[in-house]
Amino acid sequence: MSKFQTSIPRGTRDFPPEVMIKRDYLFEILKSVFEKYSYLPLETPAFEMLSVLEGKGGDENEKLMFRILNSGDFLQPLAQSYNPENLFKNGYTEFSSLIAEKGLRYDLTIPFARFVAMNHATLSFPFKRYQIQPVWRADRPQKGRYREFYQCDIDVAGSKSLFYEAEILVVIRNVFEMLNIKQVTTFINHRKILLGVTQALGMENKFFEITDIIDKMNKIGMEKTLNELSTIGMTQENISTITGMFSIFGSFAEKLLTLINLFPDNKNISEAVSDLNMLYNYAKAMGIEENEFQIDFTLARGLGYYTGVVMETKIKEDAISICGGGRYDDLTGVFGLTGVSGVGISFGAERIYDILEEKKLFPETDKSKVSVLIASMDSQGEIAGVRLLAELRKKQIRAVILPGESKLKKQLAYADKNNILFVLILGPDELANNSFTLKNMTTGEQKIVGSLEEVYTNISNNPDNLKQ
RNA sequence: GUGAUUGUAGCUCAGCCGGUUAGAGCAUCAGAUUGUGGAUCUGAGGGUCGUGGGUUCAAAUCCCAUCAGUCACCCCA
Repeated sequence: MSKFQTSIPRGTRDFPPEVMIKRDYLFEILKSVFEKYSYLPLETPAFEMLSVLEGKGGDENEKLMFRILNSGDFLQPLAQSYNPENLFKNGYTEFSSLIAEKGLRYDLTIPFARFVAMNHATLSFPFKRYQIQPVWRADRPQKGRYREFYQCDIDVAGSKSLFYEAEILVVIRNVFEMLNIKQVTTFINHRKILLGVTQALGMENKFFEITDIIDKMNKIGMEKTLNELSTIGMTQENISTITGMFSIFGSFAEKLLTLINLFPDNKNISEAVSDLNMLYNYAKAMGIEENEFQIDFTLARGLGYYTGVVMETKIKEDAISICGGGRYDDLTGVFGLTGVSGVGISFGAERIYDILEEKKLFPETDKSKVSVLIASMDSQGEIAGVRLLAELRKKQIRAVILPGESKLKKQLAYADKNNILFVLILGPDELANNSFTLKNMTTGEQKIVGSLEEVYTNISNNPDNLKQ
């Protein structure tokens, strides 16, 4: 074997056939559920103008963005209008804006917002779409995280109704039911609760810092959280108020009641509580059970644009987040279209895939996708085999042949390695007798059959072969 | 962006107190078996030890640099 050098960029993956079959299974379920709830398919370009992508997700995201170098001689115009000494003076971000005007998308929400803003005149609202496409982030990959990965988003644009938050809970339930993933819970909070609390404590100016810290609460624990709060200057009194808030237990309604008693005069908190009550009523009306969702006052979710309900779905036993989303009141505002409220959620396909793998929840059938290999031993048999191949394919049976191969051993080994269920042998004896030898590769049994009809019946009746 | 760790055959790794010709398992190919896969046995091919430099009589082994992978942090799906 000669030496060759190949590699793929860090954080990217090939998806070989056996993996693609499983990924397709997952994506098909997501699509079918999304469509059941009347979300419409949408795809947008892999790359967008930097003017669309920049300034939307905060500095963090921009650092993680892959930029696309302008085509052609991008240096020529620079040389004409810039003094070389000034070119690099203001750092790489300014320089890169001179040589790149496109970038790969790093999420699906911003392209969606752009699409809505661009087409608002022709869309009818509320507009519900789903989108399953890869996104790219230039950060350092680690376990379960990649630089190219798929996002599966559903969003509703143009309605403020909490009905859609509740409907999203139904979609989540339905998806995980179909995937046989049990014990999922969706944690719910409202950004206005966090905002109201910081207001009530007189620390509104530190809203983002505070939400950041309490968002990590489940990860780093109560003690460290309180520590961090005091390091940003929160008084002991305020900290104990926060502690009190985190210690609220009980049902959905009880938690809200306790909260409103703690902060009776805050407008944001009363709005949030009213929203959450509305969500609760819609959810119950749609048949969502009490154990499928619960309030978590520590849930913040990092993204800057959330303004209302935020949610995150986890599996109870491993506390890994598998879905996350929320409402953004002014999704399209940055594109000049104000007053369009959006709510959406993203399914973490890569993580869900890992869970299905861990829990062995992928269906066993349909591994190979090929039902029959036609084996021959000479050119006469090969031609007869090719004719047979065409017949089988007409009957929707997945069949293959190894042209130019006369060794039966090799043909059987190929069928074995590729999980092909049957081998149909067409040797000189069979040709002479006008028959076929049909070998079942799973059991090893083989029998001589006289007609194509019989072959067809045998293959169709195999329980492993139900899926075509 | 920060920190840790690892680079030896297609894959997983051993060898690393410097010392002949760098090993194993799996995989591949051939044969045992010229009409029968998985199992077994026999044999074969496959390496500038990530790259560059340094120390030394001598480097896969020690030192430095560099590149790449992995993991964790930040952030996030």
